[in-house]
Amino acid sequence: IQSLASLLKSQGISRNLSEAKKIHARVLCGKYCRNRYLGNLIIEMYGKCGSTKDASQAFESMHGPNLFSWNILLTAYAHNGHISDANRVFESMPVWDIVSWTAILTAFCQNDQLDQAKIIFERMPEWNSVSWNSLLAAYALSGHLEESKQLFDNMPEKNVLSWNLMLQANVQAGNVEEVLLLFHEMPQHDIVTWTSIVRVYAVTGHLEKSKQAFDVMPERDSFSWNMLMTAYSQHGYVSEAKELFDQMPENDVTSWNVMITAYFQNGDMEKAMKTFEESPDGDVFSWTCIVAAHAQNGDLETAQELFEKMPQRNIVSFNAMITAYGESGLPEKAKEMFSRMPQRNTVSWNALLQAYAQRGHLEESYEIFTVIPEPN
RNA sequence: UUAACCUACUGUUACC
Repeated sequence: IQSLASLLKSQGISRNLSEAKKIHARVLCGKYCRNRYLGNLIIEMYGKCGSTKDASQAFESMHGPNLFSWNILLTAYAHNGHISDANRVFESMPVWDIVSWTAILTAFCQNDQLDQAKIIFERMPEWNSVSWNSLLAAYALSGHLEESKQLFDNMPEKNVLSWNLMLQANVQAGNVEEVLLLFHEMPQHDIVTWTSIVRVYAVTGHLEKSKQAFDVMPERDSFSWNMLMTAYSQHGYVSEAKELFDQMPENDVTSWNVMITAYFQNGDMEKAMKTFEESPDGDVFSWTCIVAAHAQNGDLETAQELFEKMPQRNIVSFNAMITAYGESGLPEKAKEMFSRMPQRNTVSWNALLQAYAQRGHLEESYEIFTVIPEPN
């Protein structure tokens, strides 16, 4: 049973739906097909693979779901952006614990529904550090620095995550001094703290200090290595980035994507493509990167071809194509792509608007502008 | 084995 469990967990991490279904079938054939623990892991696995449909089917077919099952289903919807389904699950579940409350709170927070989030927060019967951090994250990661500070100062319990969130808010604002002040003030540092330091120096152009922070941090993981690689790449030091890539103990999919992006952004399409083809498991980032790369080089046909071949697409991949059509003066094509999208965000709307505006289609542009749900 | 395992919060890459 433990081996099945770890199989289900690892499948959730690698997010491959067809493999996930095979493992599910294997569990169904065995004697543990009615085991609730495994049943819960199956729901979770599907959620992590991006299939809320399979997650909810697994939930429906399980015998006697427990509170874990409900919470996992709720989280599966929330993590895939299906906020109203998540809310429906929340409202229909028999009992709530602090995890359920925090999960729905986080769902609203991460979908920029701060008003709803606040209502939930006030309705909650109890709070712990996770719920406080969840609300803090909503402010800290969306550029609401002042509100973050106020919340942070009034939080009854803070842990290293809370401090890291405040760091992150200031990293995003580019406040190096404030980041360093917080760094010295906080009671503990962890690997996330240190990676934020590497980042804040990188984004403010202090590459040397970024490297120094990387060198003195007590431990490094793939996030920190990838961060430093990105820092070098974004300052034009591609070969240094490649050295780090070769030097790091393990290349994950992000490391590969950083290198693909590094080559492309520094004008070496050939190496970008070669790296893409060599990478063991490309994901939606890798694909979108090379689609965008071809599009930005004016090779729309290849971009289109690759786009249709993508194993999975998301909003960003569609946005890249819309932008490409717009820049090539093909607003009709942009519109066609736009209408194919299952979901859209403000970037999608702006890209469509741009496509028409650039060609001087004043009326269409205006029409689009007036129907953008959340213009910026 | 009135035990254990599964669920909620922070850092890296693609479109703008």
